[in-house]
Amino acid sequence: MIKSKIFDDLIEVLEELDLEYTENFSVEIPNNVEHGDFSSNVALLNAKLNKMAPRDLAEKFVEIFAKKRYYKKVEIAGPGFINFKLANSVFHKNLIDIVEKKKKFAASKHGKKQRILLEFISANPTGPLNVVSARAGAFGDTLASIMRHVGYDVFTEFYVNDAGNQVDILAESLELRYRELHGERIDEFPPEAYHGEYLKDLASQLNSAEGSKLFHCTENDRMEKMRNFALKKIQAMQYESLERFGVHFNNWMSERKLRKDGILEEALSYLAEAGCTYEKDEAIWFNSSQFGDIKDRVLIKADGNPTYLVPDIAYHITKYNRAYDVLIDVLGPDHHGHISKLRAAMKALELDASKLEVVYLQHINLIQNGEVVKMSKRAGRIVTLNDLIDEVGKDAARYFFIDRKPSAHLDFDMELAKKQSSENPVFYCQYAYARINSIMKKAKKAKISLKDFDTKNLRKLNKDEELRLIKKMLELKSILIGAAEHREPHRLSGYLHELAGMFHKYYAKYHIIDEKRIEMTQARLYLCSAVKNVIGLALDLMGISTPQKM
RNA sequence: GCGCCAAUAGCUCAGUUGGAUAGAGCAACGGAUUUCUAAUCCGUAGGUCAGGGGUUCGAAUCCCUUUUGGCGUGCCA
Repeated sequence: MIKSKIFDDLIEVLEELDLEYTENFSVEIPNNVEHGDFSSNVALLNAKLNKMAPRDLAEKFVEIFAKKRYYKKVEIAGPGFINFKLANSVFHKNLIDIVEKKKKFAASKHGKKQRILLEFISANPTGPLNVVSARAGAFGDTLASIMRHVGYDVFTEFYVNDAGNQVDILAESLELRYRELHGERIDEFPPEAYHGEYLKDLASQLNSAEGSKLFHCTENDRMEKMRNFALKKIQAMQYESLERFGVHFNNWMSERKLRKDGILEEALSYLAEAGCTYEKDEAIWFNSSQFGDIKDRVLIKADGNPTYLVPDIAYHITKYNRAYDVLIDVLGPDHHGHISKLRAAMKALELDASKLEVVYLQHINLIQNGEVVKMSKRAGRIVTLNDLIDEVGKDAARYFFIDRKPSAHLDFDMELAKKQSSENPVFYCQYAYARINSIMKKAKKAKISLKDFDTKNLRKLNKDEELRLIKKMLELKSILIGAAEHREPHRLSGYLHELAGMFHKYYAKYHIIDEKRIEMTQARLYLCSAVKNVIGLALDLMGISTPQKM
C-alpha cells in the first residue's frame, strides 16, 4: 500500500534527523489534485515538539525526499503540508496488482479474524417483511461481505421471535379468518389483531389442508395448530423474500427453541443468583437501574408470563457463550430504549458489555410521485419487501438502502429507483461495467488481446485521467477497511459511484481502441480490465448484479 | 421532564483519527453524437455547514449552550 510506504519513509526521515516525534500524523489523498497524489501533515504536528516552524521542518523533509526515486515531486504548501507526487511507474506497478488479484483485490487481514456475530432484521414472524427489514437486510448483508473481505470472521444471524404474545395474537388472527371461511360473521376484528390480507390467504390454505377438522379438536390443540401453521408459512415467506433479495444468514435462531431448551429459566436464575431480582406487585423485577438503566424492569409479569426482555437476555447470553469477540445488533430506531436494558443485564451478569455494539438504522420514507407513502401495519397497508423488489428490482433496492449513512433517515424515491438513466446511480454504476465489457468485445473482434501484452508498455498510461483512475482504484482497500470499522457500507457505494464517474469521463475523452497503436490500446485495455474488476468487486460486495450488457 | 438520533446548495445526500478554496447527484440553464453503448460527457449557476460561545496553527467535524424535527421513556415486541 502506497500510503503506508510514504508513512514509513517519513518515520525513517524523522529518525534520521534525530527529531522528537509523534506517529499521530497522517498521509492522505488531498481533495485538491493540485496538491499532489498524497499529502502529509507530519511537519505541522511535529514542529512544536522540536521548537521549529512547521515550514522549516517541512523543508528538511523535502531535501531528503527529493533524492528518492519513488517520488517525482515533493513540495511544501500552505501552513506546512508536504505534498508528494509519485513516479508514474509506482502506479503502473500497482495496476498489475489490481488485475492479478482479481476478486481478492483490496482484501486484507485488517480484521485479524476477529469473530463477529452480526444480527440483523430479526423481524417478528407475524407477517411479510416490510421496507424496514429491507433496509436492514441490504445493510447487514453488505456489511458482512465487506467485513469478510477485510479479514473479519463474520457469522450472521436472524433471531426469530416465534414465541410469546405476538405469536398468540397471530394464531388468534388466523383463527378468525378461518372462522370467516366457514361462514362465521366476525363483526369486529380486534384492533390488536393482524389485519393483513396474507392471513386470509393462509386461512384458505389451512382450510384446503384441514377442512373443518380443526373445529373438532380442543381449543388448545386448535390454537397450537394455528400457531404452527402460521409460523411455518410466514417464515417460509420471509425466507423466500430474502432469497430474492440476495440476503442470506448463517443461522436462524428460534426463540421457541431457546425456550424449549430452558434458557429463559437459566437466564432468570443467573439474574436471581446475582441478586438482581426482586418481587413487587406480584411481578418479578430486574433492578436494572443499578446498572445504568433509567428504571427497573419487569421480567415476569403478574400473570406469570415473561416479558420480551427475558428471552432477549437469554438469547444474548447464548451469544456470549458462543465466544464471539464482537456482537453487533442492527436495530430499528424505535428500539434504542431497549438496548439500555439489555446492557444493564449484561453488566449484572458480569459479561463484557463493551462487546455488545448496536447500529441503529433510521426510518425510511417511501416516496411515490413526490409524496410519502403512508403505511399502517394495523390496517394491513404496508409495502412489503416483495412489493419493492417487484416494483424497482433487487439491484436498485439494495443500492438505495446501502447508499445512505445508517444513522440518517432515508427517503426512498421509487420513481428514481426505476429510472434507467444516469439520474439513477445504480444504473450509472452498472452501465460503466457493461460499457467496459462492450469495449472488450470490440477489442476481441479487432483481434487485439492482452495475451502478448508486455506490462512494460503500461508506461504509455501517462494521462492524468489514467493515473487518477489507478489511484482511485487503489483507494478501495482503505475504503473497505473504513466501511468495516465504522459499520458504514455507504462508503462503498459512494466510492463506486465516483469510480464509475471517473471511468465515464475517461471514456468520453479518450478512445481506447486504436488499431494503429496496438501497444497503447493494450495498455488502455489493461486499465479497463482493472476498472472492470474493481467495479465488479464492489457490486459483488453489495449484492448487486454485474450486467455484461445493458 | 429525561434519554437517543439528526439539522450541510431549491431537492436527496457525501464529507475518513480535526486539514488547504465545504463536494456529488437530481432539478435549472447553455453546449457536445462521421465515435468502443449519448443509459454518456463538458460548461454555468447555486452555501450564514440551524444560531451562539469555546478548544488550536487550523473546526461542518471535538466540547458547552439555544432552537427545530424524529424516536424512545409499557407488566407490548
